[in-house]
Amino acid sequence: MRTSADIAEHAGTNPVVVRRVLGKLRQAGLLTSEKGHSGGWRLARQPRDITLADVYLALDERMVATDEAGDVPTCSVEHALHERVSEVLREIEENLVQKLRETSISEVRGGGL
Amino acid sequence: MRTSADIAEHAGTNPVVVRRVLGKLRQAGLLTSEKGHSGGWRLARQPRDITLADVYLALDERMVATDEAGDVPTCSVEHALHERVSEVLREIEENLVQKLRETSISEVRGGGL
DNA sequence: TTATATGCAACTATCAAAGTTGCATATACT
DNA sequence: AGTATATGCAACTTTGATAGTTGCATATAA
Repeated sequence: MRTSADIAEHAGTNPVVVRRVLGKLRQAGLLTSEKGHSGGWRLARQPRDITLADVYLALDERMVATDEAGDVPTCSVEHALHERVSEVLREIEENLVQKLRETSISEVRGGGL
Repeated sequence: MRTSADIAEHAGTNPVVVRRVLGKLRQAGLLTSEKGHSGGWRLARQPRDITLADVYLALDERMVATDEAGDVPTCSVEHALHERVSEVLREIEENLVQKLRETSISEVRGGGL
């Protein structure tokens, strides 16, 4: 059980920032948190049952640029380009998640758990 | 031959911004520019000989998040995670460029040139 | 010689992400 | 019950990157 303050100090940042990030991981069911005295954060599942893909998707901060749903371009060339690039990026993103799914967070902890 | 002003109007932006972007494409040998009266921009090669990868690499604005060369993390877990993620991202980036290399800008112009 | 174009430097504006502050709420311990 | 300690959350400030702007030097065709 770790507190936001502990984690923040270890990460060299602010407890509130930690809570913002870990809050997303809790929403995704990867962590649980407890309020009050002797409260804090812990894993909701075994480390071997949490993949990097789980974390990546939970954070909802894409590492592959994606077309935020905006206005459809009037220029036909721009439109065609956008279609082509979007398709490629979708494939790339899917490929990334697949690769991340191959590693669990236990494999990242050096120990070999 | 198109001027920065023409292109900017078509793109709904500013001539200077256009020159900044097209300047990178010229450095990469994709475009040429001419100063003075009746000057402007034109392709340096045939459209079929310029791929989306050429443009992507020339712009030097990665669509796959990359680790900007910063400080090596002291935390061993963070270090291991970083190594793993960086490796995956390198693969993804390479994969993206390969895919972009399959399409020339002539294929994006609808006409079928 | 003039009109028109790029090249470039310096400045401002805009926006998202990070960080901060303050306080409500929940909970263990005494 | 009361206190210390934790998360939850909203509102605000700071920071940094990108876009946009302005001004001017330079080059060139007419």
